[in-house]
Amino acid sequence: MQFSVGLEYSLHCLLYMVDFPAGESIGIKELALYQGVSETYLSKAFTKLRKAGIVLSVPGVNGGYALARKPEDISFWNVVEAIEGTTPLFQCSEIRQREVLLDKDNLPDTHTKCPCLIKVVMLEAEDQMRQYLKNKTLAWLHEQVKNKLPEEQRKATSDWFKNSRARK
Amino acid sequence: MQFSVGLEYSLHCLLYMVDFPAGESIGIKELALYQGVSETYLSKAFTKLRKAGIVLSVPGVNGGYALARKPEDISFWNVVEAIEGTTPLFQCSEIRQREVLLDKDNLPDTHTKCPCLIKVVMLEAEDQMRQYLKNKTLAWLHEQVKNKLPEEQRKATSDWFKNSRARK
DNA sequence: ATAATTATAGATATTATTTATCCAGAATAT
DNA sequence: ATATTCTGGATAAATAATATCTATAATTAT
Repeated sequence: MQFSVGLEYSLHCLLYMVDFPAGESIGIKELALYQGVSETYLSKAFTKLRKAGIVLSVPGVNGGYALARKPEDISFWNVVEAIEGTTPLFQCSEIRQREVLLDKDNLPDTHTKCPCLIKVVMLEAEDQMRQYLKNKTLAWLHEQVKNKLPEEQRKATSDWFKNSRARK
Repeated sequence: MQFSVGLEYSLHCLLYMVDFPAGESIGIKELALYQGVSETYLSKAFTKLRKAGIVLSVPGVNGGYALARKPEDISFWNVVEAIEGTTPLFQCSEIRQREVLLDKDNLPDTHTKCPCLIKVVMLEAEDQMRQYLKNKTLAWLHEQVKNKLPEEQRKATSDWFKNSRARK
């Protein structure tokens, strides 16, 4: 049980995109090439990001994607939810309702109206993770990286993407 | 991306087992039958629980499983870890090391010695969930359920398991 | 207008994982 | 001895994740 690699791809892409000049878009081809990942698979992830309102898309020649919101308004959780979906990690198939002693046509209120406590605990646990991820924004991440990564490296990356259009 | 149903099965089984008389064991067959789940699949989960030291097994006729520790000393996290394993939910394949600009034979320290910050955030988020689950014990769950479930229902369940051996 | 580029959507393929079953072996109570 | 129960391995089926391909629509550049 793991998050998809599409999530890892997405988070890295979005981080690069913070540095792009406003109003410009970058193509999936460039993002995939730069990171050495599958272009078509990455494009599926970006379709999800667009549907979640995290990026916007520009079709046509020199089109691509750009952040749809300010990095301050994009949280890790936004991305996780966009890529992984909204169904809880814990799958509750309500097996308690299958208990052999129960009259399946007339289940007791405890088994229908009251939530399964095991499920409640698991969902609350997930909520701890969710809250943490909601508090970490793309802007925050960008700031952290800026402090760690040498200026020259960041410039090289920025330039590579800037020139990617010219190279074609 | 979801936890396995084996986790749901396991948690419910362990909760039933709190009520079993000390020194007695219960068979997989009974646990599976009572809940209407796959017996062979459940047995695989219990092998994991045993290897994690959560239950102990008694082979042979009238053998089965019993809690290996006090319910106070069995946390939700113990069970999650036993069933799902210890690898983090977030898969970090270090795609940053594939960046096209990098000399793959001579990666910069930032990309090898420093942890990927995206990974750090995701692991810390998981840790929030982990801490919460470590604080919820089987004993606590049992107490909660005791307050919600009518005494008669709990007795019926307890009796069913008690008589399961006699029924054979 | 035409051609080239790029996102979009759907279909498909491949691989990995999850869920489930089956069987042979070892241990144990009766 | 025999029946029962866990153990481990092999296997099968179903589902999900990863990846590719194709056709289409939108847009820019020529």
